[in-house]
Amino acid sequence: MPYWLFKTEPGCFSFDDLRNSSNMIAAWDGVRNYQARNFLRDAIRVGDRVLFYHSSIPEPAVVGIAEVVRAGYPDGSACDPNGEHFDPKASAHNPIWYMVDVRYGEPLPRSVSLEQIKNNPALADMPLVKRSRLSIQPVSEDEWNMILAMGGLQTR
DNA sequence: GCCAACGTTGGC
DNA sequence: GCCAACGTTGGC
Repeated sequence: MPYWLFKTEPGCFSFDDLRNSSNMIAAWDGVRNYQARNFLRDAIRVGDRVLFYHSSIPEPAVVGIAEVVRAGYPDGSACDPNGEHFDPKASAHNPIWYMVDVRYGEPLPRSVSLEQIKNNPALADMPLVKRSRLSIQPVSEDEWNMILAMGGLQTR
């Protein structure tokens, strides 16, 4: 079962926002990076698990887990001329950008900070550590288990 | 707020 | 298709 890490600025969309969403499900829209788009469109499947990461705050951290409940489909926000994520090159025929739906899972009893992740040699290969700005990134099973353990969750 | 990393754009 | 300029991300 593949695992992923999704980054978000909590001031924009936080883990609590996901919990408070209708049915605790939200569309992960607005991704405008081709590598991340390719994951959303081609690789992410229903049932995949997601580490929910808060970025651009004093202590960036993985704060919880979520689950994919709908695989990649066209991101309509690219076609809204008044929206923040409008892309004039996108159309119904050629959507360009994709999104998935995720459902709130559970918070980590202890958030796992970027600093902790960087200090753990077992996590040195994560794109997060390599200073990639990639907002959707794959996570290995070992990395998933390690971060859940660090956060005080039994592997699940 | 700074700035390094890095992705994108566009002239040639 | 190269690469300089530019824009964005995100840690600090």
